[in-house]
Amino acid sequence: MDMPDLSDAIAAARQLIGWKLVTSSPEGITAGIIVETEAYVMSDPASHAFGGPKQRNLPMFKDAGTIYVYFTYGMHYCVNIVTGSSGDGQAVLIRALQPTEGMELMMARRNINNPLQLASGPAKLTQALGITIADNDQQLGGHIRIEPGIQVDGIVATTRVGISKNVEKDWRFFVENNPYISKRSRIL
DNA sequence: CGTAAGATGAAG
DNA sequence: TTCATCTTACGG
Repeated sequence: MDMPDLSDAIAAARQLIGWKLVTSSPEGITAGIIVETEAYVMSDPASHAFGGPKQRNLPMFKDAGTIYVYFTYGMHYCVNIVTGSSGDGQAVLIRALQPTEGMELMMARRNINNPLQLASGPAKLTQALGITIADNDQQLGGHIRIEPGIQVDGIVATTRVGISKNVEKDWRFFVENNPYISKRSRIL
């Protein structure tokens, strides 16, 4: 397949596992295999889209393939791929990558040298790939793109991380036994 | 208009 | 376990 099915956040969150997330910049190319995602839909009290369009979540209500970057905890950026049709606020949060290309650049951006910690968390991977609020509301295919990656087995679905509402939904997906998933994911 | 909480990460 | 650090949304 050439593109994953982005018509539904939950299906897309599962399908995106194994795809490669790539960014290009003047400094070079950085990329990694997506090994952990979470789905958020409009009817979901844990979603930024809950309650309808607001200033911050506007990109979530655009067409599938839009990039939604948000700033949180005063210092971190996280990146989502918007799914569904225009007007339907849903997205897939990218939570962890297994680094594949541009390791040197990622290590320089993160100021660490352990590959296991380069992109094993939603805010780590944005830093490693150089994703900022400037990428918010852009389209996949520019600075940020996805490419077919690898076939992965052992995708498991369980509860999401860092939320306080609608916590029982199994809308987090990750590769079982993959060492590059986020730390909080390992606490099942 | 003041303020609390937040889809986190790293250090102590 | 705590703190860093700030935007958004809401009056909790």
